[in-house]
Amino acid sequence: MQQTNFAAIEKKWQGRWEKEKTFEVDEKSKKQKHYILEMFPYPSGLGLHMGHALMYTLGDIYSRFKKLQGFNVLHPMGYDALGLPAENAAIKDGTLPSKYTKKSIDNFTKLFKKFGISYDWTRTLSTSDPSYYKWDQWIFLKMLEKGLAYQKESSVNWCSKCETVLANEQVQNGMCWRHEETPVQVKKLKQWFLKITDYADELYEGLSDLKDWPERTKTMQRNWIGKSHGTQIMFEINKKEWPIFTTRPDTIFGVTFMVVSAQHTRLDSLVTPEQEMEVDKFLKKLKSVSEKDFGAMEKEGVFTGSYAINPANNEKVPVYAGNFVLADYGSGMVMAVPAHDKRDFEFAKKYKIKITQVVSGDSITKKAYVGEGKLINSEKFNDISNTQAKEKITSWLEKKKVAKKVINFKLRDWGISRQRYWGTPIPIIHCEKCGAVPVPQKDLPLKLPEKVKFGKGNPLETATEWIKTSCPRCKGNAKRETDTMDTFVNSSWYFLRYCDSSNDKAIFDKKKANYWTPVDYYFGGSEHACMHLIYSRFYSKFLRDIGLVNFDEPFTKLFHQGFVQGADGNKMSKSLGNVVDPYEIIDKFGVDTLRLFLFSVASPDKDYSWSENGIIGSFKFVKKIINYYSEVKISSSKKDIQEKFAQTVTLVEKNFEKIEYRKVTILLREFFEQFSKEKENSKEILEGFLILCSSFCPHITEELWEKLGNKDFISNAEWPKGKIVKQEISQNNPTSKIIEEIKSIQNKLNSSYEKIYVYVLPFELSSINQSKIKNTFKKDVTIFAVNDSKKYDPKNKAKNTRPGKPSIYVE
RNA sequence: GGGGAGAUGCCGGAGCGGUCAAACGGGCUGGGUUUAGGACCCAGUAGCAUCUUGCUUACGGGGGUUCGAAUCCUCCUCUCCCCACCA
Repeated sequence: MQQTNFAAIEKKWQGRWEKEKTFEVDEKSKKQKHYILEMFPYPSGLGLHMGHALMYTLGDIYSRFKKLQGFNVLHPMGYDALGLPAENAAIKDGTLPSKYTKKSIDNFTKLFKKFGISYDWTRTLSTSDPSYYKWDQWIFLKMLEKGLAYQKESSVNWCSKCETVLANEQVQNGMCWRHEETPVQVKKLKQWFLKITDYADELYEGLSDLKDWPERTKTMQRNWIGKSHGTQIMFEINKKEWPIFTTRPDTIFGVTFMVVSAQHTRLDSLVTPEQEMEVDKFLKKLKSVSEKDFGAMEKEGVFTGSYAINPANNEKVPVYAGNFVLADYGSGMVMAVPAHDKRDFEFAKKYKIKITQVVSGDSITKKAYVGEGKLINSEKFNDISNTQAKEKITSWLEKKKVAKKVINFKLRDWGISRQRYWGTPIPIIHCEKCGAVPVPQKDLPLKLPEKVKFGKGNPLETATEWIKTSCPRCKGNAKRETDTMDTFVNSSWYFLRYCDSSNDKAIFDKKKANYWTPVDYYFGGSEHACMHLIYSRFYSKFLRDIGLVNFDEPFTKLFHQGFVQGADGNKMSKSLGNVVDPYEIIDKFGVDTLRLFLFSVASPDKDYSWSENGIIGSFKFVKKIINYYSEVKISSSKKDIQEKFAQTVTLVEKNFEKIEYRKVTILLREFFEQFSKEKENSKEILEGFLILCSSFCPHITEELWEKLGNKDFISNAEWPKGKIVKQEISQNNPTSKIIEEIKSIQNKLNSSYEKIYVYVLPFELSSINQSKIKNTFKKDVTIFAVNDSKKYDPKNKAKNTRPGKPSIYVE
């Protein structure tokens, strides 16, 4: 047994793959295409952790498997390089975002190469590259053209000291991250939005076609888009009509107040002079718009002084401004029915507002009753079930022309404006005369200026020369838009750019994109379930509508990997000191062992804790394989090994397909246990086993493959043939099984008996030869199906019955 | 506040109606082997028993469906994750 130099083997094969362009692909292949993608990383300077290692190996294993199966596999990688951390680094220690980003990207590339990930590096891209974000701008202009990009006022978190908009993560306990004593304020700015809501229904309905997406992800998206059928009811306030959306028109007679969002643009028009002070005081109290805090906040409000008239009974109810009503959902005002809504109930209790029960059911003295029931206190609708009442009251109000049925979505338009530097500049010029004018396409990319100052405000505001420009329409004085785009814009279509990443004439070649897309298997974290994965779907649909792509859904299959936690079960973090550095592990055990171990512990969609002991187990297995291959004699394999191999191949294939890598490792171990007991084996078996292992352990399998005398790479090998797994049905005669059982009981029994009762499963009953049993024992034999309610079974023996294993009672 | 996932033996975790005292690792115990490296091999690892297939107790807790539940339903308790200016 000799020491294996893993590092040398890894370097050798990584070099050869690169030299021979093993993983570079094009559209000319005769093989069937397969597009495998892992969500590209944000290259953060914090470096790489086991989570990255897990995620990218996850895709790589599948990708290598597909290649072995004979597909033309596209497996690219790039960097989602624009974003806040690079800018924070600039603010904190003066590093230029571009420099920071480049360094981080180099770090990541190093890791990917170290791991032997099979990327086609010729297609790599970085979103911070103007040749990439040029096309972000191009798409933006297309959306503008189609009326899908527009400006409106919207609230942001604002720190008066930084004079900057704050991200949610920069708000800490309502204070600025850099100025602990400065409370975050709410500020309104004119910002750019993309009209994702135009696609709300298609995004919602399309989910049911995504058969190979995790159910939970689809559920989350459905809840996010939040399609709900309801009724819009007109309430009159100060002689003006206010439409109110509700899913509970049946409770209209229980409305005792209204709540308008504190952020509502028309709030001012509701506040009476007497209440002005109170309302102002309240608004000042609402510090942050961060929705994280939004939910945690206690329900609070203030009376505006106005009253609304309930169209159902003409009752006057007070209008409050509240912090728990969303300005953008529905009409920004809700009708409150405290008897039957939890939030309304809390609010009514707090401000001592009347509570009227209109659906009979539990008492409402302590909490709201949200269940079903018959209507009460509802005039002519009394005694109707509330579900029926929804319809009836709606049509009654419709006739009175004060209501209509509507479909409402929770999804809001996508605010893409960021008052930051390290993002894609929005290609707009603000002209004093012409307003917001798009930058002409020929002027793209609109590059980020380099002469900026970081620290206070939006750095782009300090690029005075860059800002100053002339209007493309009237040539008059104009200023550039200084907002940049949300980085989710960049990641919404990057998978298309990989198909033709160096194209400088077009966003991509349509033919190439149509060949590779849609992505067949997409790997990434579940935290993206409701953002990136919805935005990408939206972008795809838009690009389809302008004739660039020919699919409806960008990702056919989707897989979410779990988290790798520290050995203590907590998230790996520096402060907890439980971080495991991939490089250290590789130095100790080699990449292949790590790759194997990452999928030996748990199913990859689950979180699991790192364990040093565990990796030793994988290391042992790798070493066993190497040792066995150095000793085995090549001749022929026994028949049972050949059979087991065929079976293993089939099962491995099946489990790879389901990303059940853990089961694959079990199958590989089991098969290895069996065939490595032999001193000699056939070349076919020896090579075949290596192929099965090569997705996990590409380097050492290449090495052993070469030692077996192969000239080409194992990476280019052909997947071995499997056989249909024999169904091992234990159909060995139930009658003789019963006889056997009775005999064994006879042996143990001292006393004599006259009657034999046999209990079998219902479906087995017909296949039992009762007379044969009778003849064998010359006793009275009765056979019952286990579910026979009239069976004689004083000792309750029937409960032990199993398939192929009857239970017996004698007396 | 809303949404999602989960709870299995000493540990990590499979299992998703019968073949389950429960795969596969790790740990531990006993034996062998080697004594040169975190080495290797075999057996055992809920309790009891007449220790080749027997009984009892077991898959967070309670209740239910079923001939039969770790697996299905329901309630409870606890844990983790996500929420649109972090990507």
